Amino acid sequence: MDVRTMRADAVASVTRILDAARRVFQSGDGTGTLDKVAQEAGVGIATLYRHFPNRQSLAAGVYQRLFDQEIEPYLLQVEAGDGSHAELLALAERVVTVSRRERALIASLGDLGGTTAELLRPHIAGFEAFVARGQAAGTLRPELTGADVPQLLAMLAAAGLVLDADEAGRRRYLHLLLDGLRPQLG
Amino acid sequence: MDVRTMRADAVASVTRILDAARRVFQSGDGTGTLDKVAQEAGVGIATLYRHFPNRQSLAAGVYQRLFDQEIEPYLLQVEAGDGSHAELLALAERVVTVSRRERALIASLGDLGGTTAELLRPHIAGFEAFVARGQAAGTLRPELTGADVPQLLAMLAAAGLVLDADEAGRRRYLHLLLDGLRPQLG
DNA sequence: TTCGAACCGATAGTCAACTATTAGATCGTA
DNA sequence: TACGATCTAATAGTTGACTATCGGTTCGAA
Repeated sequence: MDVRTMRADAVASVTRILDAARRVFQSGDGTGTLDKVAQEAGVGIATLYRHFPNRQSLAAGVYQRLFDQEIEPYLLQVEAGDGSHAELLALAERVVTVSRRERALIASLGDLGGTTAELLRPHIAGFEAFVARGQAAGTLRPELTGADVPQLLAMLAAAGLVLDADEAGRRRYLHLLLDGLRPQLG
Repeated sequence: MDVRTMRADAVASVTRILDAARRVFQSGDGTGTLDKVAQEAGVGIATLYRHFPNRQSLAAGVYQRLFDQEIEPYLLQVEAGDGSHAELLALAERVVTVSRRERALIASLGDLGGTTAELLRPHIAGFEAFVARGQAAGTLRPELTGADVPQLLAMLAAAGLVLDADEAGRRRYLHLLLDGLRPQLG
């Protein structure tokens, strides 16, 4: 799925399919059919399957777009930040909020954690620097590494999905768990 | 599905179905068919659907049995414990370990978090007492409640599934996150 | 021991995911 | 602009989850 090596009409098909999939997957309980996606995209069903071999990969395509639009900006902010605990917490809250909002889509995703971790992986270098700054300032545990951040965020995204608590309750659990990343003072 | 009000032959059917389902779901990648389950159970496919209206509810039945066998004993130990942080950690590790081992089964479960929380709910009273003891001893945060424990365990079960880390790595993340439940000393 | 309710297997059918094929349209390079 | 590679729609078929029905069997209470 490398856009640069694809023919222009194929790229257009993929775009229309992703747009339609987003609409279909998000509406209702996430059980929209792929036939409907193809129909709404104005594309044959075979074309859909050519670009996305199964339902999961299509959902992953939609999720990635969403991620780029809604998480990436926060990510850059964190990478440029000073390593404060609050910055990490804000990013985690964002990830959990988006995951929850997109539950219907995620139901078709299969592996939320793996997909999320995959999307975060390119930012490990940035996390590395972030964590180093936080440790220098004494706001993050010394044994934390940059590679831990994608893992922890993926875990929190998965964990956030199971909560039936409201916004405040979710925030509370997030605080409780992420407090463990602070240095132990005792 | 109340065993006490069911006819003896129906109970026997359910038992054989659950046994077969455990075998079929656990083997391979969790894509075993319900036809195969019925066949291995020596039961008609209609009988299977009569007792378990869909794949998820069958998986939930298997999961509950597993839970009763492998988690419940740890649970009783915690409820009788003195509220130490280590006891809670041991229970969490157990939950994560079992969840991971049963990944193939859980793939058919649909809602791991909800199901887990549901199974833990009857123990809230015990957790309540446990947490109170821990708080009196100064090993658990004062704002923690008994109702938090099932939620946190369900979150950790979901979170544990996304990790590609080994046993030691998983243990490490669990420690990091659960340290947040200790009182803040600073 | 009887008899109705509960349970059973078999079967036929629907629906959606997914596979495979093919003839024709379109892109982009030479 | 010509032409081959890429992309396309249409279509037919397979598989498995799930529903509905029905005549026959078995349980267990009276």
